[in-house]
Amino acid sequence: MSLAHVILVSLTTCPKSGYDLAKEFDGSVGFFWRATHQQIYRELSRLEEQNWVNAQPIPQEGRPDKKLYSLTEQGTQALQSWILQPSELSPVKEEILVKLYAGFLVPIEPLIAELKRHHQAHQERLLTYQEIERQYFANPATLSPEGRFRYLTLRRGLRYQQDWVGWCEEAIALLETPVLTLK
Amino acid sequence: MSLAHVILVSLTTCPKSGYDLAKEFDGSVGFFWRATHQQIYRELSRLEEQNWVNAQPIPQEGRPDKKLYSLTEQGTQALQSWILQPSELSPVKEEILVKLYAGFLVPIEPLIAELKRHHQAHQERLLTYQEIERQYFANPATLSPEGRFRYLTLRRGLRYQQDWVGWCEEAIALLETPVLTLK
DNA sequence: TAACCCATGTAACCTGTTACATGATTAA
DNA sequence: TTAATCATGTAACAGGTTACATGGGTTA
Repeated sequence: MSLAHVILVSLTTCPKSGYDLAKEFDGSVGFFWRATHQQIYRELSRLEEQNWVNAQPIPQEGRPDKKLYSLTEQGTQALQSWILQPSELSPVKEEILVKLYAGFLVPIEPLIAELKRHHQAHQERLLTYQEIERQYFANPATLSPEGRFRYLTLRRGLRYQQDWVGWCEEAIALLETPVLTLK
Repeated sequence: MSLAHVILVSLTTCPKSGYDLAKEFDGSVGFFWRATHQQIYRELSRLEEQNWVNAQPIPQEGRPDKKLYSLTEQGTQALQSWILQPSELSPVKEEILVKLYAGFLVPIEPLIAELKRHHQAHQERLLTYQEIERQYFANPATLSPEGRFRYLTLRRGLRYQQDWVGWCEEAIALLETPVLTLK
């Protein structure tokens, strides 16, 4: 039942169409949740039935009409009470760790290459986040309430990528160390 | 299609029943993948049809017969070729971050309390992992090939929990700092 | 005597993924 | 003229969750 809430959260900033929401899931909100446009449209219909959002149709020429969704009073209340409920720790699902767990079944070189690829990918994301931090959050002490919360989530992303980079380096170093052979 | 592979990975150590596998998903393998017993039984039937595993029935008294599943030759090969394929970075799905992103909508005290709860939960997991490290991986330089790969995944878990603990502290400190009010 | 462990499963439902479908506008 | 952007959707399927069902053995 959570995608619904992520959509509500995204609509707290301003009214958005399904298309706009889908783009958000590739960017900012995309750091902590993923969804395809099909999921979003399906969920928006349900949210509208429930009266948590309402749609304002915007006629357009040469393209399908746009529907701008906004939070209703009910939707805002539902969102607030959801935020106040305790959250479980998120389950980890890491394909690359599953593979490494049984890594002894295959040659080691492609595994090291894969770790290097991940190292680079995480480093790139880290740079993106650092850029955002530099641009918008240079002085954390002076942030607005909204800004502070955004900053917290950015900090989580930053640390997460940094930590992966560090682990990749550790892992590559370990796998490149020759195994001790007993005489 | 990944739960299937996680099961195969878990079966590389020794033959297991569905029940055994379900328990593993609460422990070691559970760090990087989650599954309920229903998912596991469903998946095992499919894997048996595909001939990636085979079941040896073990008659028991006073309880249902146990089926011990082992990897077939085909299953092992399928597993090896899967391990060698590149993996995507795992999508992040963090309910608590979604909530914090819209945290300005609710009073701040319960949010800080929730962060403290998470801080403690992550610290507990960290302790568990550190205990395992101390017991089984005291000397990483002398590990067997299998051991090295296990150690890598443990290190990932360790760092992950450590990093969450650090972020929780950072987040609590930031939220406990009063917001600057302009005169 | 209540709760938990062992051991398996069915059924219904919800969530997420992939493919297909339409069609004008704009930039390379 | 090809691809990308804007803008919405349907349909089928795969994966994950929750509830229900059985039933003996063991520990508190």
